[in-house]
Order: sequence, then C-alpha cells, then structure tokens
Amino acid sequence: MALDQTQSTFGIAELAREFGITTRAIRFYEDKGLLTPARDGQRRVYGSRDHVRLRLIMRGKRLGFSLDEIREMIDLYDVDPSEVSQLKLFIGKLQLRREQLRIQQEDIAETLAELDRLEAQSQDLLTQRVPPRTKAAG
Amino acid sequence: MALDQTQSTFGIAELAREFGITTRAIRFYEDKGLLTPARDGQRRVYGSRDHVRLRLIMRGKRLGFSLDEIREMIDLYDVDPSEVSQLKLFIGKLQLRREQLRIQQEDIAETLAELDRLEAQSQDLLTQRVPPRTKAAG
DNA sequence: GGCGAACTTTACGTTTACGTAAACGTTAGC
DNA sequence: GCTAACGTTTACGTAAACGTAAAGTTCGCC
Repeated sequence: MALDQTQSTFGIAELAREFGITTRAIRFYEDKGLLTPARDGQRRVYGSRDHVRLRLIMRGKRLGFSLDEIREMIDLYDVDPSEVSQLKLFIGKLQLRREQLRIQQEDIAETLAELDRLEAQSQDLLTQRVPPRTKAAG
Repeated sequence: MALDQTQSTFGIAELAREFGITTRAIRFYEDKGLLTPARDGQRRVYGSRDHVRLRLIMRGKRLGFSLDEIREMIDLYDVDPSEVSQLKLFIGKLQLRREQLRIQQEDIAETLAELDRLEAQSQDLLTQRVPPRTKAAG
C-alpha cells in the first residue's frame, strides 16, 4: 500500500487523470513544443521532467497565460547560460514576467477588496432581513 | 489646463485610446452584454458607469478570465439584493471567486519564488563570468 | 484467435475574442 | 459642396485551444 514518492514514468492516460485534462490536450501541448515524451514503440512515455512541465503548464493556464507564453516561461528553466549576452537577455525576460505577475497581484488584491466590500454589504442585509418579525425595530 | 476630475461622458474612440484597445473590442463587449452605452442618435455615448465597467473588464482580462466570467463578476456589483435566497446564492458566488483568486495568488507566489531562484543563479553566473581576465582566479 | 482496453494518427469542427474590410451616415470646417 | 474625421452596421476571416470522430495498431488475456 506504499505509494511511490516520485514515480519516474507515466502513460498518457495516467497523466490525464492526474491533472484532470484530456489526452487530446496533452498531445496538443506536445504539438506546441511544451512536452517531449519518449517513445516505447509507438506509445508515448512521460518522465518526471514532463510531469514537472505539465504542472507548470497547468499553473500557467490558471494564471491566464497563452501556451506560447507558458512555453517561454518553461523554457526559462532550461536555459543554458553559456553566453553572457544571452544571460542578460534572459534576466530581462525574468523582469518582464515579474512585472506582469506584480500587476496581477495588484489586480487580485483590488478584486478581493471589492469582494470583501460586497460580501460585508450582503451580510449586513442578511442579518437585517433574516428576522422579518422578531421584535419589530421599525 | 485643468483636467476633469471625473468626466461624465465618453465617445467610443476616446475610451479606446484611454484603455489601449480598439473600438471593435468595445463594441464586441457590448454585444456580449458587458457594456450598455446610451445613444445620441446613432452614436454610442458612454457614461461613468461604462467607464468603470470597462476598467473591470480590462482587469479581468489581465487575470485571464473569459468575457463570460468577467460579465458574471461585473454583474455582482449590480445585484439588487431583494430576495434573501438570491442574496445567499450571491454570497456563494463571491466565495467561489474568492477561492479562485486565492489559488491564483498562490500560483503567482510560487512562480515569483522560482523566478527569484532563476535570477539569483543568473546573477551569480554573471558576476563570476563578467570579468574573464581580471586576476585569473583559476 | 478473438476481444477489449489503451494507444496511435489524421482531420475536420467548435468556441472565444476579436481583426479587417466594405459600404454607408453625419458633422465640422474650408 | 466637398472632404476629412468620426461614427455606424454587416459580415467574413483568423488565431488559440482544444473537442470529436474515424480508422488503424498493439497488448494482455481467456
């Protein structure tokens, strides 16, 4: 009954179940260059690297990034920093992402604050209205 | 040279400029029920309410929401809390949004942490490599 | 050796969110 | 009275991200 801590290979259906997506989607991500599974004959075999990447893909999607953007972000993890010029370019890309995420954080904070307001109002209305005949305060 | 604090009406091109989108997009949002401008003859006239809504639309888009989701969120601001049952349903929707935003916050935090790591690594590499012939430390 | 389960490729279909172009109206200014 | 700027409707086009169906393969098993 002991589960594997880190399973090293996965079938496509297995990944699909785990991440709650379709095999079609997973193959589509491969078409777009986001995943590069090995093959056992004709069948795709996904390793831990693909597993990680798929997690990054799903996270990126939750944040509303396009697959192109997600690919760019994922590729950041694989950059071979062989040339200084490319390294600086790389750091530049990091800054852009960071800035974008910062804006999203602000947007979320604003939205949450507004939701708080709306809920407070609603709760007020509820507690004022739920007892329509209690002691008659008006 | 004094600017209006809160301009009360806007033309479509004016809004488009302000928000950096096309008039086509603005009309599209109207088609989808996100905006409801008044008319001056045939021309659309946008009020401060539409201006606010457009800001909410853009914020929702930055967070990766679909126009349908955005419409749902915007409509939350206009709910007439006439019935208690609807009010409870409304509060439920608020909770769902809140949960989704919380997940996004976590995703952003994770991503930022990873970007930090990547950048630290890169900076290390830069400071180690930038001076290829200084004092010859190897 | 036939059958089902899981996988494959190929390809057309669909939804979302607009882009783009055509053809037309109206208003200010020369 | 013309044109330039700004607006309108209508409609077809397009990119992204898959869905869906068809048709074939491969593997384990009874």
